[in-house]
Amino acid sequence: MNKSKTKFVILGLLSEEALTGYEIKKIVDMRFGFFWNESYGQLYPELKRLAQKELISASKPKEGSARGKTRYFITQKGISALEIWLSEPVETESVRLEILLKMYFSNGIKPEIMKKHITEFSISHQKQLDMLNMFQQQLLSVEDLHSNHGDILSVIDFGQKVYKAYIDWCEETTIYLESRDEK
Amino acid sequence: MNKSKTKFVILGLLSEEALTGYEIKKIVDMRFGFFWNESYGQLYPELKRLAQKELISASKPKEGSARGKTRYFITQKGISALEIWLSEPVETESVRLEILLKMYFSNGIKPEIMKKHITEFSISHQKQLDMLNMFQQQLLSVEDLHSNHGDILSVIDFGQKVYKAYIDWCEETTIYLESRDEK
DNA sequence: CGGCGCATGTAACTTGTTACATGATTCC
DNA sequence: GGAATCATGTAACAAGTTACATGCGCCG
Repeated sequence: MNKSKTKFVILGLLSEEALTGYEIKKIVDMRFGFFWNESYGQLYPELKRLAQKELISASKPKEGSARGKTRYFITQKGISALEIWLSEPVETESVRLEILLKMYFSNGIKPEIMKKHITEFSISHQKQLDMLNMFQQQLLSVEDLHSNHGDILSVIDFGQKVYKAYIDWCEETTIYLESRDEK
Repeated sequence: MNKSKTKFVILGLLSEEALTGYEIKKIVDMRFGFFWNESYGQLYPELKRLAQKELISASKPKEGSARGKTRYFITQKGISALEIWLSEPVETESVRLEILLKMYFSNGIKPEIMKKHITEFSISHQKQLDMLNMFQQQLLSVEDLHSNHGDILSVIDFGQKVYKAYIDWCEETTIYLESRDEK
Protein backbone atom coordinates (compact mmCIF):
# COMPACT_ATOMS: atom_id res chain seq x y z
CA MET A 1 0.00 0.00 0.00
CA ASN A 2 1.56 3.24 -1.12
CA LYS A 3 -1.04 5.94 -0.96
CA SER A 4 1.32 8.87 -0.89
CA LYS A 5 1.33 10.92 -4.05
CA THR A 6 4.69 12.62 -3.41
CA LYS A 7 6.24 10.16 -5.82
CA PHE A 8 4.12 11.37 -8.70
CA VAL A 9 4.62 15.02 -7.91
CA ILE A 10 8.34 14.36 -8.29
CA LEU A 11 7.99 12.28 -11.44
CA GLY A 12 5.60 14.79 -12.99
CA LEU A 13 7.88 17.74 -12.42
CA LEU A 14 10.98 15.87 -13.49
CA SER A 15 9.23 14.86 -16.69
CA GLU A 16 9.42 18.51 -17.70
CA GLU A 17 12.93 19.33 -16.53
CA ALA A 18 15.72 18.09 -14.28
CA LEU A 19 15.45 19.56 -10.78
CA THR A 20 16.94 19.50 -7.30
CA GLY A 21 14.85 18.67 -4.24
CA TYR A 22 14.92 22.27 -3.20
CA GLU A 23 13.64 23.42 -6.57
CA ILE A 24 10.81 20.89 -6.46
CA LYS A 25 9.72 22.24 -3.12
CA LYS A 26 9.78 25.79 -4.44
CA ILE A 27 7.70 24.90 -7.49
CA VAL A 28 5.14 23.00 -5.44
CA ASP A 29 4.82 25.94 -3.04
CA MET A 30 4.45 28.52 -5.74
CA ARG A 31 2.57 26.77 -8.51
CA PHE A 32 0.62 24.06 -6.68
CA GLY A 33 0.10 25.97 -3.48
CA PHE A 34 -3.65 26.26 -3.88
CA PHE A 35 -4.26 22.56 -4.36
CA TRP A 36 -1.20 20.71 -3.08
CA ASN A 37 1.71 20.83 -0.64
CA GLU A 38 4.80 18.84 0.16
CA SER A 39 7.36 19.10 2.96
CA TYR A 40 11.07 18.41 2.84
CA GLY A 41 10.46 15.54 5.19
CA GLN A 42 8.54 13.82 2.43
CA LEU A 43 10.48 15.01 -0.59
CA TYR A 44 14.07 14.18 0.22
CA PRO A 45 13.51 10.60 1.41
CA GLU A 46 11.23 9.96 -1.56
CA LEU A 47 13.87 11.25 -3.98
CA LYS A 48 16.32 8.74 -2.55
CA ARG A 49 13.83 5.91 -2.80
CA LEU A 50 12.98 6.76 -6.39
CA ALA A 51 16.66 6.94 -7.31
CA GLN A 52 17.23 3.58 -5.70
CA LYS A 53 14.35 2.09 -7.66
CA GLU A 54 15.79 3.75 -10.78
CA LEU A 55 12.69 5.74 -11.61
CA ILE A 56 14.95 8.77 -11.48
CA SER A 57 18.72 9.20 -11.61
CA ALA A 58 20.85 11.57 -9.61
CA SER A 59 23.69 13.70 -10.92
CA LYS A 60 26.07 14.56 -8.17
CA PRO A 61 28.58 17.11 -9.40
CA LYS A 62 31.46 18.51 -7.39
CA GLU A 63 33.31 15.34 -6.49
CA GLY A 64 34.89 15.43 -3.09
CA SER A 65 32.61 18.00 -1.52
CA ALA A 66 30.58 16.85 1.44
CA ARG A 67 27.38 18.38 0.22
CA GLY A 68 26.38 19.66 -3.16
CA LYS A 69 23.36 20.14 -5.31
CA THR A 70 21.93 16.88 -6.46
CA ARG A 71 19.97 17.26 -9.63
CA TYR A 72 17.56 14.54 -10.57
CA PHE A 73 16.52 13.32 -14.00
CA ILE A 74 13.61 11.10 -14.87
CA THR A 75 14.38 7.72 -16.44
CA GLN A 76 12.36 5.76 -18.97
CA LYS A 77 11.14 3.60 -16.10
CA GLY A 78 10.02 6.75 -14.30
CA ILE A 79 8.14 8.01 -17.33
CA SER A 80 6.29 4.70 -17.53
CA ALA A 81 5.37 4.83 -13.86
CA LEU A 82 4.07 8.37 -14.30
CA GLU A 83 1.97 7.39 -17.30
CA ILE A 84 0.47 4.44 -15.48
CA TRP A 85 -0.55 6.65 -12.58
CA LEU A 86 -1.99 9.29 -14.92
CA SER A 87 -4.20 6.62 -16.47
CA GLU A 88 -5.50 5.25 -13.19
CA PRO A 89 -8.78 6.55 -11.77
CA VAL A 90 -8.58 9.68 -9.64
CA GLU A 91 -8.95 8.95 -5.96
CA THR A 92 -11.70 10.81 -4.16
CA GLU A 93 -10.22 13.73 -2.32
CA SER A 94 -10.72 14.31 1.36
CA VAL A 95 -11.06 17.95 2.26
CA ARG A 96 -11.15 19.39 5.75
CA LEU A 97 -12.52 22.87 6.07
CA GLU A 98 -12.32 24.07 9.62
CA ILE A 99 -14.36 27.15 8.81
CA LEU A 100 -17.40 25.01 7.98
CA LEU A 101 -17.00 23.11 11.21
CA LYS A 102 -17.04 26.39 13.10
CA MET A 103 -19.95 27.70 11.06
CA TYR A 104 -21.91 24.54 11.80
CA PHE A 105 -21.42 24.93 15.54
CA SER A 106 -21.57 28.72 15.65
CA ASN A 107 -25.05 28.83 17.14
CA GLY A 108 -23.60 29.15 20.60
CA ILE A 109 -21.32 32.11 19.94
CA LYS A 110 -21.81 35.74 19.04
CA PRO A 111 -22.36 36.32 15.31
CA GLU A 112 -19.59 38.95 15.25
CA ILE A 113 -16.96 36.31 15.95
CA MET A 114 -18.05 34.19 13.04
CA LYS A 115 -18.28 37.29 10.88
CA LYS A 116 -14.67 38.07 11.66
CA HIS A 117 -13.56 34.53 10.76
CA ILE A 118 -15.36 34.81 7.45
CA THR A 119 -13.84 38.20 6.66
CA GLU A 120 -10.37 36.80 7.24
CA PHE A 121 -11.16 33.73 5.19
CA SER A 122 -12.41 35.95 2.37
CA ILE A 123 -9.38 38.23 2.43
CA SER A 124 -6.88 35.39 2.36
CA HIS A 125 -8.63 33.71 -0.55
CA GLN A 126 -8.98 37.00 -2.40
CA LYS A 127 -5.21 37.31 -2.16
CA GLN A 128 -4.72 33.84 -3.52
CA LEU A 129 -7.18 34.61 -6.31
CA ASP A 130 -5.19 37.73 -7.19
CA MET A 131 -2.07 35.62 -7.43
CA LEU A 132 -3.81 33.14 -9.69
CA ASN A 133 -5.01 35.97 -11.91
CA MET A 134 -1.48 37.31 -12.15
CA PHE A 135 -0.05 33.92 -12.98
CA GLN A 136 -2.71 33.43 -15.62
CA GLN A 137 -1.90 36.78 -17.24
CA GLN A 138 1.75 35.86 -17.21
CA LEU A 139 1.10 32.61 -19.04
CA LEU A 140 -1.24 34.20 -21.55
CA SER A 141 1.25 36.92 -22.41
CA VAL A 142 4.01 34.40 -23.03
CA GLU A 143 1.82 32.15 -25.09
CA ASP A 144 2.63 31.67 -28.73
CA LEU A 145 1.98 29.07 -31.37
CA HIS A 146 4.55 26.69 -29.99
CA SER A 147 3.99 26.78 -26.24
CA ASN A 148 1.12 24.78 -24.87
CA HIS A 149 0.05 26.04 -21.48
CA GLY A 150 -3.50 24.86 -21.88
CA ASP A 151 -3.38 22.26 -19.14
CA ILE A 152 -1.81 24.64 -16.67
CA LEU A 153 -4.34 27.32 -17.55
CA SER A 154 -7.10 24.80 -16.85
CA VAL A 155 -5.69 24.12 -13.42
CA ILE A 156 -5.55 27.84 -12.72
CA ASP A 157 -9.11 28.17 -13.96
CA PHE A 158 -10.19 25.60 -11.40
CA GLY A 159 -8.69 27.67 -8.63
CA GLN A 160 -10.30 30.83 -9.93
CA LYS A 161 -13.75 29.29 -10.10
CA VAL A 162 -13.53 27.68 -6.68
CA TYR A 163 -12.09 30.75 -4.97
CA LYS A 164 -14.79 32.89 -6.53
CA ALA A 165 -17.32 30.48 -5.04
CA TYR A 166 -15.60 30.80 -1.65
CA ILE A 167 -15.69 34.58 -1.80
CA ASP A 168 -19.32 34.69 -2.94
CA TRP A 169 -20.24 32.48 -0.03
CA CYS A 170 -18.41 34.77 2.36
CA GLU A 171 -20.36 37.78 1.13
CA GLU A 172 -23.67 36.02 1.36
CA THR A 173 -22.96 34.56 4.75
CA THR A 174 -21.78 37.87 6.14
CA ILE A 175 -25.13 39.37 5.17
CA TYR A 176 -26.93 36.46 6.80
CA LEU A 177 -24.96 36.87 10.00
CA GLU A 178 -25.73 40.58 10.06
CA SER A 179 -29.43 39.82 9.81
CA ARG A 180 -29.08 37.33 12.65
CA ASP A 181 -27.24 39.98 14.57
CA GLU A 182 -30.21 42.31 14.57
CA LYS A 183 -32.43 39.94 16.49
CA MET B 1 0.82 20.74 20.36
CA ASN B 2 -2.62 19.34 19.64
CA LYS B 3 -3.56 20.08 16.08
CA SER B 4 -6.22 17.45 15.69
CA LYS B 5 -9.75 18.80 15.42
CA THR B 6 -11.50 15.54 16.32
CA LYS B 7 -11.94 16.89 19.81
CA PHE B 8 -14.04 19.81 18.62
CA VAL B 9 -16.13 17.71 16.29
CA ILE B 10 -17.08 15.68 19.34
CA LEU B 11 -17.68 18.67 21.58
CA GLY B 12 -19.66 20.45 18.89
CA LEU B 13 -21.98 17.55 18.27
CA LEU B 14 -22.40 16.77 21.96
CA SER B 15 -23.31 20.41 22.58
CA GLU B 16 -26.52 19.69 20.67
CA GLU B 17 -27.38 16.27 22.06
CA ALA B 18 -25.89 13.33 23.94
CA LEU B 19 -24.46 10.73 21.55
CA THR B 20 -22.53 7.47 21.36
CA GLY B 21 -19.28 7.16 19.44
CA TYR B 22 -21.04 5.22 16.75
CA GLU B 23 -23.69 7.90 16.34
CA ILE B 24 -21.04 10.59 16.07
CA LYS B 25 -19.36 8.70 13.27
CA LYS B 26 -22.67 8.33 11.43
CA ILE B 27 -23.47 12.03 11.73
CA VAL B 28 -20.02 13.07 10.52
CA ASP B 29 -20.30 10.72 7.53
CA MET B 30 -23.75 11.87 6.55
CA ARG B 31 -23.83 15.53 7.44
CA PHE B 32 -20.18 16.57 7.26
CA GLY B 33 -19.17 14.17 4.53
CA PHE B 34 -18.46 16.88 1.99
CA PHE B 35 -16.11 18.87 4.17
CA TRP B 36 -14.94 16.59 6.96
CA ASN B 37 -14.28 12.98 7.96
CA GLU B 38 -13.35 11.04 11.05
CA SER B 39 -12.45 7.39 11.61
CA TYR B 40 -13.22 5.19 14.60
CA GLY B 41 -9.50 5.02 15.23
CA GLN B 42 -9.60 8.71 16.05
CA LEU B 43 -13.03 8.96 17.62
CA TYR B 44 -13.03 6.28 20.30
CA PRO B 45 -9.64 7.09 21.84
CA GLU B 46 -10.50 10.79 21.77
CA LEU B 47 -13.81 10.16 23.55
CA LYS B 48 -11.90 8.41 26.32
CA ARG B 49 -9.39 11.21 26.61
CA LEU B 50 -12.11 13.85 26.75
CA ALA B 51 -13.97 11.91 29.41
CA GLN B 52 -10.80 11.59 31.42
CA LYS B 53 -10.22 15.33 31.16
CA GLU B 54 -13.86 15.84 32.15
CA LEU B 55 -14.82 17.80 29.06
CA ILE B 56 -17.46 15.16 28.54
CA SER B 57 -19.00 12.56 30.82
CA ALA B 58 -19.92 9.00 29.99
CA SER B 59 -23.10 7.22 30.95
CA LYS B 60 -22.55 3.51 31.02
CA PRO B 61 -25.88 1.74 31.48
CA LYS B 62 -26.36 -2.00 31.81
CA GLU B 63 -24.17 -2.74 34.79
CA GLY B 64 -22.41 -6.04 34.59
CA SER B 65 -22.38 -6.41 30.82
CA ALA B 66 -19.00 -6.54 29.16
CA ARG B 67 -19.92 -4.12 26.43
CA GLY B 68 -22.74 -1.70 26.08
CA LYS B 69 -23.59 1.58 24.50
CA THR B 70 -21.74 4.42 26.11
CA ARG B 71 -23.52 7.68 25.65
CA TYR B 72 -21.57 10.85 26.19
CA PHE B 73 -22.71 14.22 27.50
CA ILE B 74 -20.89 17.50 27.31
CA THR B 75 -19.90 19.14 30.59
CA GLN B 76 -19.64 22.83 31.43
CA LYS B 77 -15.88 22.51 31.02
CA GLY B 78 -16.46 21.02 27.58
CA ILE B 79 -18.77 23.86 26.57
CA SER B 80 -16.10 26.36 27.56
CA ALA B 81 -13.44 24.54 25.56
CA LEU B 82 -15.74 24.51 22.54
CA GLU B 83 -16.42 28.23 22.83
CA ILE B 84 -12.75 29.04 23.11
CA TRP B 85 -11.98 27.09 19.97
CA LEU B 86 -14.89 28.71 18.11
CA SER B 87 -13.44 32.11 18.93
CA GLU B 88 -9.92 31.31 17.80
CA PRO B 89 -8.84 32.18 14.24
CA VAL B 90 -9.59 29.58 11.60
CA GLU B 91 -6.51 27.66 10.52
CA THR B 92 -5.75 27.72 6.83
CA GLU B 93 -6.95 24.56 5.25
CA SER B 94 -4.73 22.29 3.20
CA VAL B 95 -6.49 20.70 0.29
CA ARG B 96 -5.10 18.00 -1.94
CA LEU B 97 -6.81 17.54 -5.26
CA GLU B 98 -5.31 14.66 -7.17
CA ILE B 99 -7.30 15.53 -10.26
CA LEU B 100 -5.47 18.85 -10.59
CA LEU B 101 -2.14 17.11 -10.24
CA LYS B 102 -3.10 14.79 -13.08
CA MET B 103 -4.45 17.66 -15.14
CA TYR B 104 -1.21 19.56 -14.65
CA PHE B 105 0.87 16.65 -15.92
CA SER B 106 -1.58 15.42 -18.52
CA ASN B 107 0.41 16.75 -21.45
CA GLY B 108 2.06 13.40 -21.95
CA ILE B 109 -1.08 11.30 -22.09
CA LYS B 110 -3.99 11.00 -24.48
CA PRO B 111 -6.71 13.61 -23.90
CA GLU B 112 -9.39 10.90 -23.75
CA ILE B 113 -7.94 9.54 -20.52
CA MET B 114 -8.12 12.90 -18.82
CA LYS B 115 -11.59 13.42 -20.24
CA LYS B 116 -12.70 10.19 -18.62
CA HIS B 117 -11.25 11.24 -15.26
CA ILE B 118 -13.11 14.52 -15.47
CA THR B 119 -16.38 12.88 -16.38
CA GLU B 120 -16.13 10.61 -13.35
CA PHE B 121 -15.18 13.53 -11.15
CA SER B 122 -18.17 15.48 -12.42
CA ILE B 123 -20.62 12.62 -11.92
CA SER B 124 -19.52 11.92 -8.37
CA HIS B 125 -19.79 15.58 -7.41
CA GLN B 126 -23.14 15.93 -9.14
CA LYS B 127 -24.35 13.11 -6.92
CA GLN B 128 -23.06 14.83 -3.83
CA LEU B 129 -24.67 18.06 -4.99
CA ASP B 130 -28.00 16.24 -5.39
CA MET B 131 -27.68 14.99 -1.83
CA LEU B 132 -26.97 18.49 -0.58
CA ASN B 133 -30.02 19.81 -2.44
CA MET B 134 -32.17 17.12 -0.87
CA PHE B 135 -30.85 17.84 2.59
CA GLN B 136 -31.47 21.53 2.06
CA GLN B 137 -35.09 20.92 0.99
CA GLN B 138 -35.57 18.73 4.02
CA LEU B 139 -34.38 21.46 6.37
CA LEU B 140 -36.42 24.16 4.65
CA SER B 141 -39.60 22.12 4.83
CA VAL B 142 -39.18 21.49 8.54
CA GLU B 143 -38.32 25.09 9.28
CA ASP B 144 -40.66 27.05 11.48
CA LEU B 145 -40.45 30.11 13.68
CA HIS B 146 -38.69 28.27 16.45
CA SER B 147 -36.08 26.14 14.68
CA ASN B 148 -32.93 27.86 13.61
CA HIS B 149 -31.22 25.95 10.84
CA GLY B 150 -29.61 29.02 9.37
CA ASP B 151 -26.06 28.04 10.17
CA ILE B 152 -26.50 24.56 8.80
CA LEU B 153 -28.12 25.94 5.67
CA SER B 154 -25.09 28.21 5.22
CA VAL B 155 -22.78 25.24 5.40
CA ILE B 156 -24.89 23.43 2.80
CA ASP B 157 -24.82 26.55 0.65
CA PHE B 158 -21.04 26.47 0.71
CA GLY B 159 -21.06 22.93 -0.62
CA GLN B 160 -23.57 23.81 -3.30
CA LYS B 161 -21.58 26.79 -4.54
CA VAL B 162 -18.28 24.94 -4.56
CA TYR B 163 -19.65 21.82 -6.21
CA LYS B 164 -21.32 23.93 -8.88
CA ALA B 165 -17.92 25.49 -9.51
CA TYR B 166 -16.38 22.00 -9.76
CA ILE B 167 -19.02 20.88 -12.25
CA ASP B 168 -18.73 24.05 -14.34
CA TRP B 169 -15.01 23.51 -14.54
CA CYS B 170 -15.52 19.93 -15.65
CA GLU B 171 -17.78 21.04 -18.49
CA GLU B 172 -15.42 23.73 -19.63
CA THR B 173 -12.38 21.52 -19.40
CA THR B 174 -14.06 18.70 -21.28
CA ILE B 175 -14.69 21.10 -24.16
CA TYR B 176 -11.08 22.24 -24.03
CA LEU B 177 -9.82 18.66 -24.12
CA GLU B 178 -12.05 17.89 -27.08
CA SER B 179 -10.58 20.81 -28.97
CA ARG B 180 -7.10 19.56 -28.11
CA ASP B 181 -8.18 16.14 -29.30
CA GLU B 182 -8.88 17.38 -32.79
CA LYS B 183 -5.31 18.42 -33.41
C1' DC C 1 33.89 37.95 8.07
C1' DG C 2 28.96 38.07 9.02
C1' DG C 3 24.62 37.38 7.32
C1' DC C 4 21.47 35.63 4.13
C1' DG C 5 19.47 32.59 0.98
C1' DC C 6 20.41 28.23 -1.16
C1' DA C 7 20.46 23.34 -0.23
C1' DT C 8 20.26 18.76 1.95
C1' DG C 9 18.98 15.85 5.34
C1' DT C 10 16.74 13.43 9.32
C1' DA C 11 14.85 12.23 14.08
C1' DA C 12 11.09 12.75 16.81
C1' DC C 13 6.70 13.32 16.74
C1' DT C 14 1.71 13.73 15.62
C1' DT C 15 -1.96 12.46 12.86
C1' DG C 16 -4.79 9.49 10.44
C1' DT C 17 -6.17 4.88 8.19
C1' DT C 18 -6.96 0.08 7.97
C1' DA C 19 -7.91 -4.23 9.31
C1' DC C 20 -9.29 -6.95 12.55
C1' DA C 21 -11.48 -8.79 16.92
C1' DT C 22 -15.36 -8.93 19.65
C1' DG C 23 -19.87 -8.53 21.55
C1' DA C 24 -24.96 -6.83 21.51
C1' DT C 25 -29.37 -6.44 19.37
C1' DT C 26 -32.86 -7.07 16.10
C1' DC C 27 -35.62 -9.30 12.87
C1' DC C 28 -36.76 -13.11 10.10
C1' DG D 1 -30.40 -19.94 15.25
C1' DG D 2 -28.41 -17.20 11.60
C1' DA D 3 -27.74 -12.88 9.18
C1' DA D 4 -27.42 -8.13 9.35
C1' DT D 5 -26.45 -4.20 11.60
C1' DC D 6 -25.36 -1.83 15.67
C1' DA D 7 -21.44 -0.84 18.62
C1' DT D 8 -16.85 -0.62 20.76
C1' DG D 9 -12.19 -0.99 20.63
C1' DT D 10 -7.22 -1.30 19.27
C1' DA D 11 -2.71 -2.72 17.10
C1' DA D 12 -0.06 -2.04 13.29
C1' DC D 13 0.89 0.81 9.99
C1' DA D 14 1.28 4.80 6.82
C1' DA D 15 1.52 9.57 6.13
C1' DG D 16 2.84 14.05 7.15
C1' DT D 17 4.90 17.99 10.04
C1' DT D 18 8.27 20.22 12.66
C1' DA D 19 12.36 21.48 14.37
C1' DC D 20 16.76 21.15 14.09
C1' DA D 21 21.63 20.33 12.27
C1' DT D 22 24.75 21.11 8.77
C1' DG D 23 27.22 23.17 5.09
C1' DC D 24 27.74 26.01 0.71
C1' DG D 25 28.28 30.37 -1.86
C1' DC D 26 27.78 34.98 -2.57
C1' DC D 27 27.53 39.83 -1.49
C1' DG D 28 28.49 43.93 0.97
